[in-house]
Amino acid sequence: MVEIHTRFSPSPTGYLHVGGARTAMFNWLFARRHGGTFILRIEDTDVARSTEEATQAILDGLGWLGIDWDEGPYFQSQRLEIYQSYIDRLVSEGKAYYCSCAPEELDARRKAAMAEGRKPKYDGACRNRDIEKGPDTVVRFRAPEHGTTVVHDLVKGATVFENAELDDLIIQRSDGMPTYNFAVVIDDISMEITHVIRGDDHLNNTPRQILLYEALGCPVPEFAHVPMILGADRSRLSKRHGATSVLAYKEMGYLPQAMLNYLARLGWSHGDQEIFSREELIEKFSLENVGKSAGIFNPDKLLWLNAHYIKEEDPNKLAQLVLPFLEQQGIKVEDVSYLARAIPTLQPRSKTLVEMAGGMPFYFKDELEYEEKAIQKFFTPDIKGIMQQILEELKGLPFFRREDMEAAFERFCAEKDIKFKKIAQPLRLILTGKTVSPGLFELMEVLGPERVVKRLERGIKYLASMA
RNA sequence: GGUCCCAUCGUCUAGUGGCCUAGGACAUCGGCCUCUCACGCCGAAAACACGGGUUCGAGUCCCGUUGGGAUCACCA
Repeated sequence: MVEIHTRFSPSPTGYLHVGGARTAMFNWLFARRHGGTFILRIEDTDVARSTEEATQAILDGLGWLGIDWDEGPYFQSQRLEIYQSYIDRLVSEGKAYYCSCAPEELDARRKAAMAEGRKPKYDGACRNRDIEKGPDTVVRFRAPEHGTTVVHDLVKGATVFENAELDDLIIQRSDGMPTYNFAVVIDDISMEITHVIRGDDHLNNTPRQILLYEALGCPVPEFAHVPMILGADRSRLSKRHGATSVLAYKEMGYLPQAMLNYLARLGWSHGDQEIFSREELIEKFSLENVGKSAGIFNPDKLLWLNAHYIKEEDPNKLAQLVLPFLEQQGIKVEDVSYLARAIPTLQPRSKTLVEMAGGMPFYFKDELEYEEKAIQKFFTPDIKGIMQQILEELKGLPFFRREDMEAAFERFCAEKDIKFKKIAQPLRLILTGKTVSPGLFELMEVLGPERVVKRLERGIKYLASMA
């Protein structure tokens, strides 16, 4: 049995977007699932648009998602001799020919054809002119004019194309660079790709590529065209639909597991299961369960998954991940283990790392500024006395465990005949400066007696100044 | 416009001719829990695009219509 080879072949003209990430992931999962080889290949034959920054951005994006490759990255720009040898072979065998039609002229003919409602395909002007190679000539593939080409697709089934619909595509530009359709085929042949998994926007290219395989006498790989990802308005996903760069989600505080899980479930399913670990994905992924129709990118569901994975993640790992976000707020953490102890109090209430970091400042600042509106609402005249008593109560506690405090407060409230509800918000304001926070007992446990006492004393002083 | 693909709740989907009174999840709405905000739990509303066939029986098969998408480059 032949070992499975898949590949992800982005063109380095921009960042890694979610659609690309998903096709990369499908290829990766399929290879991992079957113990095959996953290859990364950079399609940079479009010299004008390809950049090194984009290449790096794509590598970074894959790295963040944890999609690793076994071979590459290969660069098409470094494989020019290979393409050239195949082109020479095709030309010498009469299966390709030089063409000297001017681009502007072709463009004009194409537009005219479109305007008249005819097929805008190459008219074969240079097909039999036996033109010699020149400075402005391109190489065209001599495609069959009759018959049909069938694409057997693992997700779409069989699709029949009339060869008459296809035209003689350019396989080498006048500057010597191969074109996409040709370079892909040559690379997939030489890298022994067995399964081509890509977006279904390539389905129409496939018959041309199959013709090339046949002309070269090479076996045709399996194809799997996965549906595209659309925006909320059903048009192709783009910036105006929100963030589309995978790394933008990293910056917004998303976890890679969430992105991976979300992207996998968009267009693929395994019964009713929604949550998949990386290992489960590898174990359960199959092309048969990839759907046929396009899917709409749903940020809400991604956010929900992110919240889920934040709840699940190990606090120590989250501490490391949240560090840069805290720094963005000007908070420098000296004691990471203290941070790690604070993390669990925010886990169930944070959908992103950004949100988590946003709920943490009070853990690191003693000089808190109380919310203006809350002062008026909760710092009522009777509060000062109560807070003084609470301070004494807390000072008397041998341990600062949440259960002890909870018990102490229960006793205290019963003795003084006051509802805990009445003192919760003022106390929260004194300890966190805000009206929204993790539970008081868990938060005090993390803060520890020293900070709590200090803040209470400061709060009482503030209350005294109000009178 | 030609060609190609697609079509189950708002969204992602389960469903492979009888298990469908169409299931799950996100979002929405209501309730419970509660020291705030969340989490969690319970519940509600919400779909087989339409029209013809085939069949004892169709969300499931076929055809058409409609709608959406892709593609027609010396881009990939």
